[in-house]
Amino acid sequence: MDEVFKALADASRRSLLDRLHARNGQTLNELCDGLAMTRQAVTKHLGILEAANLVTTLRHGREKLHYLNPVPIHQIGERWIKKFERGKLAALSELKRQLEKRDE
Amino acid sequence: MDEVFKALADASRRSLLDRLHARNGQTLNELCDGLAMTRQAVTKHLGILEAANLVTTLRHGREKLHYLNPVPIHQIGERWIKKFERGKLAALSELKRQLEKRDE
DNA sequence: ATAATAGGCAACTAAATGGTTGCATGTCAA
DNA sequence: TTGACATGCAACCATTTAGTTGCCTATTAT
Repeated sequence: MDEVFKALADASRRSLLDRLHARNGQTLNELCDGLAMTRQAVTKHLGILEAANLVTTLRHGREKLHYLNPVPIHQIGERWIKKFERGKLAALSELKRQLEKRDE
Repeated sequence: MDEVFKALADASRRSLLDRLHARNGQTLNELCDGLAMTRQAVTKHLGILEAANLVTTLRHGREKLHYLNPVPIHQIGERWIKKFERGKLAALSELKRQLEKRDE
C-alpha cells in the first residue's frame, strides 16, 4: 500500500498512468514522447510503477509493452478513501460547531 | 492536487490522519503520543497536512486543536480514482488477451 | 510572580529522490 | 552480417525530505 501511495506522489508518474489509461500497451519510447525527460528517467518512473504493481510489462521482441493495472488504484479507493467518506458529514459538522465556538 | 498526493505519500502522515479520523480535534501533544518521533517532527508533518488542506487547526488558548478535513481525500476519489475504475474491466481483459498472445 | 505547560522557530544532518550522462546488450531489417 | 533501433545498467549529481537538537515565546495554574 505504501509503495502505491509513494508511486502516485509524483506528477510525472501519474501522467504516465494517464497516458496508459488513454492508450494501453505502449512501448517505452512511445511513453517518452513529448516528455521533457530522458528515456532513462522514464524507465525509472516505470520501474517504480511496476514495483508498486500499477503497471505490468510484456516483452515483445525488442519492445517492452506497458499495461496499466488498475487494481491497486481501486484498492486505495476501497480500503483507504472510503474509510474517510464515512463520517465525512459528521466530521464537517463537528468542525463547524467548533469554529462557531471560537467566539465564545 | 499534487500537494495532497505528496502529503498522503508518507505513512506517518497517513497515520496522523487515521488518528484524527478516530478522534477529531486533538492537540499536538496528543497526536505525538506513542509515536517514535519528536514533537517537532510531528509539527512538520501536520504543517504539510495543513498546507494540503487535509487538516484544519484551531487555537484554543495555548493549545492547538487539529481537525481532519476529508474534502481533499474525497476529491482524489472523485477526480482521480473513479477515472481509472471506468474501463477497469476493459483494461484487464485487454491485458489478459495480450498475455495469452505471448505464446504465439 | 513564577513555574510548568503547549507550542514555534531555525539550523543542521542523513538519506531518499529525480534527474543526468555514458556505455552495453539484444533484436530486427537490409 | 552489419547497422539501426529499443531497451538495460551503473555511476554520478543536485535537491528535497524526514528527522534531529537547541532555544524561544505564549499561556495557564499555583
